[in-house]
Amino acid sequence: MKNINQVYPKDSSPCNCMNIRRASRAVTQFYDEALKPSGLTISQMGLLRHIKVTEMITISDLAKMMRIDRTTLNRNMKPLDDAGLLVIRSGEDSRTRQISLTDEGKVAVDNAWKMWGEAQSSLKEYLGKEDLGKLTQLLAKLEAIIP
Amino acid sequence: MKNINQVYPKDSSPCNCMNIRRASRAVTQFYDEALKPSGLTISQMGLLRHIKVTEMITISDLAKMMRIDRTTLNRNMKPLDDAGLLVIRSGEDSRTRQISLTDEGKVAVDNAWKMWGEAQSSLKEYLGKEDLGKLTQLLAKLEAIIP
DNA sequence: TGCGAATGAGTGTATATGCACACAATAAAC
DNA sequence: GTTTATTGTGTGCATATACACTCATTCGCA
Repeated sequence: MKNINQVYPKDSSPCNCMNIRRASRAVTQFYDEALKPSGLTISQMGLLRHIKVTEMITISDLAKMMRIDRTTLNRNMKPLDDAGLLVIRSGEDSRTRQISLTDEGKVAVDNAWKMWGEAQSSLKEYLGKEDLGKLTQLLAKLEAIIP
Repeated sequence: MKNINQVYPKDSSPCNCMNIRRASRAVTQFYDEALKPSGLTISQMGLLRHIKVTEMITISDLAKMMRIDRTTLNRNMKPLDDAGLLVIRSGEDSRTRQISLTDEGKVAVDNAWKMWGEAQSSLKEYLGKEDLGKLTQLLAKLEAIIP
């Protein structure tokens, strides 16, 4: 099967956005596969880990930190809340919600963390230290393309 | 607001997967913003463009080419089909479906293409030719981390 | 202190993503 | 030629993503 880049007319170039979206899907599947025994996706583990290292953060602040839409974050918490891995309380300012992990949530993160480590190491080995460093730098810059 | 990388314990490293997912979201929003007047998302334009350069391709082949799940592709076509931008016919092998653009679809792609060009150029200028080349190479390798 | 502005959160809607499963049609084996 | 394996597609389900809009609460100021 030909890649789209081989069939594009010569006067055009492959879409950088589709390139990163494809790579993102592939890497996500790679990590999800590694995390499978934990019952968490990489997205969920990432969210839980953010909550763990910033106890009692509000939804908006957490969204800013993760650079994800506030409403997306809100919905992503739903299955984790249902599973009893996190709790959502009203803060002093009753507009805010304070998010924190339950004991069960902490256990789940610690468990998934080991599998995550395997995937992380595996990717590092796959790309090589130098390329991984460059990639990290480039992704950070890309992320900053929007305010 | 602190970045998660600044609050992680020293003995851990930031997640490469979350890094690429964040960057992917940002770049997607950047392109979607540029494509806004066209009424298409970058994902939709990418799909339509693939169909345009490979007239009468089947769903499975298109999915392989785009490296996207077959069922995801199937559903992504829905709004474009509803909008009359593409047609789905049964192939000679009656298990298959032949996808092609309508005239309206071709016009929509050509229109969005101009706006895409702006975003593409803008990103190239933002990263610089050298870094963009390196990025493209790294993304291609990442994509190949899964079969 | 009371009113308008700003902030934090939730919901409706729509698209994107992929796994598990089911079904129909073709291809392969015998 | 019939049976079996393979292939191409569709659907149910669950999660991920973000925009537009609404609502409640707090803040700032006159």
